[in-house]
Amino acid sequence: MGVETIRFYQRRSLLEQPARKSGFRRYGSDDLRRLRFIRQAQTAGFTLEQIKELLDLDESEDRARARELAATRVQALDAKIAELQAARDVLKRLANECGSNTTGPCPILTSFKL
Amino acid sequence: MGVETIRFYQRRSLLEQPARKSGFRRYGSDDLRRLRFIRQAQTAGFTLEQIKELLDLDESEDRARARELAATRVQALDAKIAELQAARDVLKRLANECGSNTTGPCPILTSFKL
DNA sequence: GTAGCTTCTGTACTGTGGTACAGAGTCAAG
DNA sequence: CTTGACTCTGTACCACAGTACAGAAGCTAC
Repeated sequence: MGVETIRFYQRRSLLEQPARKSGFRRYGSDDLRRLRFIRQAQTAGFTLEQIKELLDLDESEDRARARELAATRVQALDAKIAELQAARDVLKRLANECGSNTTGPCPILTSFKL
Repeated sequence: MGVETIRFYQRRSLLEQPARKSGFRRYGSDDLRRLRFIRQAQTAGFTLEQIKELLDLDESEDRARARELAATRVQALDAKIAELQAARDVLKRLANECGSNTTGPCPILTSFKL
Protein backbone atom coordinates (compact mmCIF):
# COMPACT_ATOMS: atom_id res chain seq x y z
CA MET A 1 0.00 0.00 0.00
CA GLY A 2 1.68 3.14 -1.22
CA VAL A 3 1.82 6.48 0.54
CA GLU A 4 -0.38 7.91 -2.18
CA THR A 5 -3.16 5.54 -1.20
CA ILE A 6 -2.93 6.58 2.44
CA ARG A 7 -3.17 10.23 1.54
CA PHE A 8 -6.09 9.36 -0.71
CA TYR A 9 -7.85 7.80 2.28
CA GLN A 10 -7.16 10.90 4.31
CA ARG A 11 -8.76 13.03 1.65
CA ARG A 12 -11.76 10.69 1.76
CA SER A 13 -11.85 10.97 5.58
CA LEU A 14 -11.24 7.28 6.14
CA LEU A 15 -8.10 8.06 8.00
CA GLU A 16 -7.27 11.02 10.20
CA GLN A 17 -4.32 13.16 9.40
CA PRO A 18 -1.92 12.47 12.24
CA ALA A 19 -0.35 15.33 14.17
CA ARG A 20 2.65 16.56 12.30
CA LYS A 21 6.17 16.72 13.61
CA SER A 22 7.75 19.37 11.43
CA GLY A 23 5.33 18.90 8.53
CA PHE A 24 5.69 15.12 8.30
CA ARG A 25 2.90 12.69 9.03
CA ARG A 26 3.88 10.02 11.53
CA TYR A 27 1.67 6.98 11.88
CA GLY A 28 0.99 4.81 14.90
CA SER A 29 -0.54 1.39 15.46
CA ASP A 30 -4.02 2.92 15.49
CA ASP A 31 -3.58 4.03 11.92
CA LEU A 32 -2.18 0.66 11.03
CA ARG A 33 -5.21 -1.11 12.48
CA ARG A 34 -7.50 1.23 10.61
CA LEU A 35 -5.68 0.46 7.37
CA ARG A 36 -5.94 -3.25 8.03
CA PHE A 37 -9.64 -2.85 8.69
CA ILE A 38 -10.05 -1.05 5.38
CA ARG A 39 -8.27 -3.84 3.53
CA GLN A 40 -10.32 -6.56 5.17
CA ALA A 41 -13.56 -4.75 4.53
CA GLN A 42 -12.55 -4.21 0.92
CA THR A 43 -12.06 -7.90 0.31
CA ALA A 44 -15.58 -8.34 1.70
CA GLY A 45 -16.73 -6.04 -1.09
CA PHE A 46 -17.53 -2.93 0.89
CA THR A 47 -16.94 0.32 -0.95
CA LEU A 48 -14.76 2.98 0.62
CA GLU A 49 -17.90 4.98 1.34
CA GLN A 50 -19.39 2.08 3.27
CA ILE A 51 -16.13 1.45 5.06
CA LYS A 52 -16.13 5.05 6.14
CA GLU A 53 -19.59 4.52 7.57
CA LEU A 54 -18.42 1.39 9.39
CA LEU A 55 -15.53 3.28 10.88
CA ASP A 56 -17.84 6.06 12.00
CA LEU A 57 -20.24 3.49 13.47
CA ASP A 58 -17.41 2.12 15.51
CA GLU A 59 -17.27 5.43 17.28
CA SER A 60 -21.02 5.60 17.85
CA GLU A 61 -21.51 1.91 18.68
CA ASP A 62 -24.64 1.56 16.57
CA ARG A 63 -24.80 -2.22 16.40
CA ALA A 64 -28.10 -2.38 14.53
CA ARG A 65 -26.80 -0.33 11.64
CA ALA A 66 -23.58 -2.33 11.51
CA ARG A 67 -25.56 -5.58 11.33
CA GLU A 68 -27.74 -4.11 8.62
CA LEU A 69 -24.74 -3.21 6.50
CA ALA A 70 -23.23 -6.64 7.06
CA ALA A 71 -26.45 -8.47 6.20
CA THR A 72 -26.90 -6.50 2.99
CA ARG A 73 -23.33 -7.25 2.04
CA VAL A 74 -23.72 -10.97 2.75
CA GLN A 75 -26.75 -11.06 0.47
CA ALA A 76 -24.89 -9.25 -2.28
CA LEU A 77 -21.96 -11.62 -1.87
CA ASP A 78 -24.25 -14.64 -2.12
CA ALA A 79 -25.79 -13.28 -5.30
CA LYS A 80 -22.41 -12.50 -6.81
CA ILE A 81 -21.00 -15.90 -5.87
CA ALA A 82 -23.96 -17.66 -7.48
CA GLU A 83 -23.56 -15.61 -10.63
CA LEU A 84 -19.86 -16.29 -10.90
CA GLN A 85 -20.38 -19.96 -10.14
CA ALA A 86 -22.92 -20.28 -12.94
CA ALA A 87 -20.66 -18.48 -15.40
CA ARG A 88 -17.73 -20.59 -14.30
CA ASP A 89 -19.61 -23.87 -14.83
CA VAL A 90 -20.79 -22.89 -18.30
CA LEU A 91 -17.35 -21.75 -19.31
CA LYS A 92 -15.68 -24.85 -17.91
CA ARG A 93 -18.06 -27.12 -19.78
CA LEU A 94 -17.51 -25.21 -23.01
CA ALA A 95 -13.75 -25.35 -22.60
CA ASN A 96 -13.95 -29.11 -22.17
CA GLU A 97 -16.10 -29.53 -25.23
CA CYS A 98 -13.79 -27.31 -27.22
CA GLY A 99 -10.89 -29.52 -26.17
CA SER A 100 -12.51 -32.87 -26.88
CA ASN A 101 -14.17 -32.70 -30.26
CA THR A 102 -11.71 -31.15 -32.63
CA THR A 103 -13.86 -30.53 -35.66
CA GLY A 104 -16.03 -27.59 -36.44
CA PRO A 105 -15.96 -24.23 -34.72
CA CYS A 106 -15.10 -23.91 -31.05
CA PRO A 107 -18.25 -24.22 -28.94
CA ILE A 108 -17.15 -21.40 -26.68
CA LEU A 109 -17.58 -19.00 -29.51
CA THR A 110 -20.72 -20.44 -31.01
CA SER A 111 -22.62 -21.38 -27.87
CA PHE A 112 -23.26 -17.91 -26.64
CA LYS A 113 -24.59 -16.98 -30.01
CA LEU A 114 -27.71 -19.10 -30.16
CA MET B 1 -29.02 -1.83 -23.50
CA GLY B 2 -29.19 1.72 -24.76
CA VAL B 3 -28.21 2.98 -28.17
CA GLU B 4 -25.29 4.80 -26.57
CA THR B 5 -23.84 1.50 -25.43
CA ILE B 6 -24.07 0.06 -28.91
CA ARG B 7 -22.28 3.01 -30.40
CA PHE B 8 -19.71 2.70 -27.64
CA TYR B 9 -19.10 -0.90 -28.72
CA GLN B 10 -18.74 0.23 -32.30
CA ARG B 11 -16.10 2.71 -31.25
CA ARG B 12 -14.34 -0.13 -29.43
CA SER B 13 -14.60 -2.30 -32.57
CA LEU B 14 -16.69 -4.97 -30.86
CA LEU B 15 -19.45 -4.35 -33.30
CA GLU B 16 -19.26 -3.38 -36.92
CA GLN B 17 -20.97 -0.29 -38.09
CA PRO B 18 -23.74 -1.61 -40.30
CA ALA B 19 -24.24 -0.27 -43.80
CA ARG B 20 -26.27 2.87 -43.60
CA LYS B 21 -29.54 3.52 -45.34
CA SER B 22 -29.59 7.30 -45.56
CA GLY B 23 -27.33 7.85 -42.58
CA PHE B 24 -29.14 5.54 -40.15
CA ARG B 25 -27.69 2.37 -38.74
CA ARG B 26 -29.95 -0.60 -39.23
CA TYR B 27 -29.22 -3.74 -37.25
CA GLY B 28 -29.86 -7.35 -38.16
CA SER B 29 -29.90 -10.63 -36.30
CA ASP B 30 -26.13 -10.92 -36.65
CA ASP B 31 -25.64 -7.79 -34.62
CA LEU B 32 -28.18 -9.02 -32.11
CA ARG B 33 -26.31 -12.29 -31.69
CA ARG B 34 -23.07 -10.41 -31.26
CA LEU B 35 -24.63 -8.24 -28.56
CA ARG B 36 -25.96 -11.30 -26.79
CA PHE B 37 -22.52 -12.87 -26.96
CA ILE B 38 -21.02 -9.76 -25.43
CA ARG B 39 -23.50 -9.84 -22.57
CA GLN B 40 -22.93 -13.51 -21.86
CA ALA B 41 -19.18 -13.12 -21.96
CA GLN B 42 -19.41 -10.14 -19.64
CA THR B 43 -21.24 -12.11 -16.99
CA ALA B 44 -18.41 -14.63 -17.25
CA GLY B 45 -16.09 -11.79 -16.30
CA PHE B 46 -14.40 -11.20 -19.61
CA THR B 47 -13.39 -7.62 -20.25
CA LEU B 48 -14.52 -5.89 -23.42
CA GLU B 49 -10.97 -6.17 -24.70
CA GLN B 50 -11.01 -9.94 -24.22
CA ILE B 51 -14.46 -10.20 -25.73
CA LYS B 52 -13.15 -8.38 -28.76
CA GLU B 53 -10.41 -10.96 -29.01
CA LEU B 54 -12.94 -13.79 -28.71
CA LEU B 55 -15.02 -12.27 -31.47
CA ASP B 56 -11.95 -11.95 -33.66
CA LEU B 57 -10.98 -15.54 -32.86
CA ASP B 58 -14.36 -16.64 -34.08
CA GLU B 59 -13.37 -15.37 -37.48
CA SER B 60 -9.97 -17.09 -37.44
CA GLU B 61 -11.17 -20.30 -35.78
CA ASP B 62 -8.21 -20.48 -33.42
CA ARG B 63 -9.56 -23.04 -30.98
CA ALA B 64 -6.39 -23.29 -28.93
CA ARG B 65 -6.36 -19.60 -28.13
CA ALA B 66 -10.05 -19.65 -27.30
CA ARG B 67 -9.53 -22.53 -24.88
CA GLU B 68 -6.59 -20.72 -23.36
CA LEU B 69 -8.66 -17.63 -22.70
CA ALA B 70 -11.47 -19.75 -21.28
CA ALA B 71 -9.15 -21.71 -19.00
CA THR B 72 -7.53 -18.56 -17.66
CA ARG B 73 -10.95 -17.10 -16.99
CA VAL B 74 -12.14 -20.24 -15.20
CA GLN B 75 -9.11 -20.08 -12.95
CA ALA B 76 -9.70 -16.42 -12.21
CA LEU B 77 -13.36 -17.14 -11.49
CA ASP B 78 -12.42 -19.95 -9.11
CA ALA B 79 -10.05 -17.67 -7.26
CA LYS B 80 -12.60 -14.88 -7.06
CA ILE B 81 -15.34 -17.25 -5.91
CA ALA B 82 -13.12 -18.62 -3.15
CA GLU B 83 -12.21 -15.14 -2.01
CA LEU B 84 -15.81 -13.98 -1.93
CA GLN B 85 -16.88 -17.15 -0.19
CA ALA B 86 -14.30 -16.65 2.55
CA ALA B 87 -15.28 -13.02 3.02
CA ARG B 88 -18.94 -13.99 3.06
CA ASP B 89 -18.43 -16.63 5.75
CA VAL B 90 -16.47 -14.32 8.01
CA LEU B 91 -19.01 -11.56 7.62
CA LYS B 92 -21.93 -13.89 8.20
CA ARG B 93 -20.39 -15.24 11.37
CA LEU B 94 -19.66 -11.75 12.64
CA ALA B 95 -23.19 -10.60 11.89
CA ASN B 96 -24.55 -13.52 13.89
CA GLU B 97 -22.29 -12.80 16.82
CA CYS B 98 -23.22 -9.14 16.69
CA GLY B 99 -26.88 -10.13 16.84
CA SER B 100 -26.57 -12.66 19.67
CA ASN B 101 -24.47 -11.12 22.41
CA THR B 102 -25.76 -7.63 22.97
CA THR B 103 -23.09 -6.22 25.23
CA GLY B 104 -19.82 -4.61 24.32
CA PRO B 105 -18.81 -3.32 20.93
CA CYS B 106 -20.07 -4.99 17.74
CA PRO B 107 -17.66 -7.75 16.70
CA ILE B 108 -17.95 -6.74 13.06
CA LEU B 109 -16.18 -3.53 13.85
CA THR B 110 -13.61 -4.83 16.28
CA SER B 111 -12.75 -8.16 14.70
CA PHE B 112 -10.98 -6.79 11.68
CA LYS B 113 -8.88 -4.59 13.87
CA LEU B 114 -6.77 -7.13 15.68
C1' DG C 1 28.00 19.88 3.63
C1' DT C 2 26.35 17.76 0.11
C1' DA C 3 24.31 13.62 -2.34
C1' DG C 4 20.46 10.96 -2.36
C1' DC C 5 16.34 9.61 -0.51
C1' DT C 6 11.76 10.62 1.28
C1' DT C 7 8.06 13.70 2.22
C1' DC C 8 5.08 17.55 1.36
C1' DT C 9 0.99 19.98 -1.51
C1' DG C 10 -1.82 20.17 -5.34
C1' DT C 11 -3.47 18.87 -9.58
C1' DA C 12 -4.06 15.76 -13.30
C1' DC C 13 -4.34 11.38 -15.13
C1' DT C 14 -5.38 6.11 -15.36
C1' DG C 15 -8.65 2.13 -16.59
C1' DT C 16 -13.24 0.09 -17.11
C1' DG C 17 -17.69 0.46 -18.91
C1' DG C 18 -20.48 3.15 -20.03
C1' DT C 19 -23.94 7.93 -19.86
C1' DA C 20 -25.25 12.58 -21.06
C1' DC C 21 -25.67 16.33 -23.83
C1' DA C 22 -25.79 19.80 -27.71
C1' DG C 23 -27.12 20.78 -32.15
C1' DA C 24 -28.42 18.94 -36.44
C1' DG C 25 -30.84 15.85 -39.46
C1' DT C 26 -34.64 12.48 -40.72
C1' DC C 27 -38.76 9.72 -40.73
C1' DA C 28 -43.80 8.40 -39.97
C1' DA C 29 -48.42 9.74 -38.57
C1' DG C 30 -52.06 12.76 -38.55
C1' DC D 1 -46.60 19.71 -43.94
C1' DT D 2 -46.05 20.09 -39.31
C1' DT D 3 -45.30 17.74 -34.96
C1' DG D 4 -43.00 14.55 -32.30
C1' DA D 5 -40.03 10.85 -31.85
C1' DC D 6 -36.19 9.08 -33.19
C1' DT D 7 -31.17 9.20 -35.08
C1' DC D 8 -26.70 11.24 -36.16
C1' DT D 9 -21.73 13.16 -34.69
C1' DG D 10 -18.72 14.66 -31.38
C1' DT D 11 -17.29 15.74 -27.01
C1' DA D 12 -17.59 15.70 -22.18
C1' DC D 13 -18.70 13.54 -18.08
C1' DC D 14 -19.80 9.70 -14.36
C1' DA D 15 -18.19 6.24 -10.55
C1' DC D 16 -14.53 3.74 -8.40
C1' DA D 17 -10.12 3.30 -6.39
C1' DG D 18 -6.34 4.71 -6.86
C1' DT D 19 -1.60 6.43 -9.42
C1' DA D 20 1.56 9.90 -11.30
C1' DC D 21 3.90 13.98 -11.46
C1' DA D 22 5.97 18.65 -10.60
C1' DG D 23 8.41 21.45 -7.63
C1' DA D 24 9.77 22.41 -2.98
C1' DA D 25 11.31 21.16 1.50
C1' DG D 26 13.31 18.08 4.91
C1' DC D 27 16.08 14.15 6.82
C1' DT D 28 20.21 10.96 6.95
C1' DA D 29 24.76 9.06 6.10
C1' DC D 30 29.09 9.60 4.34
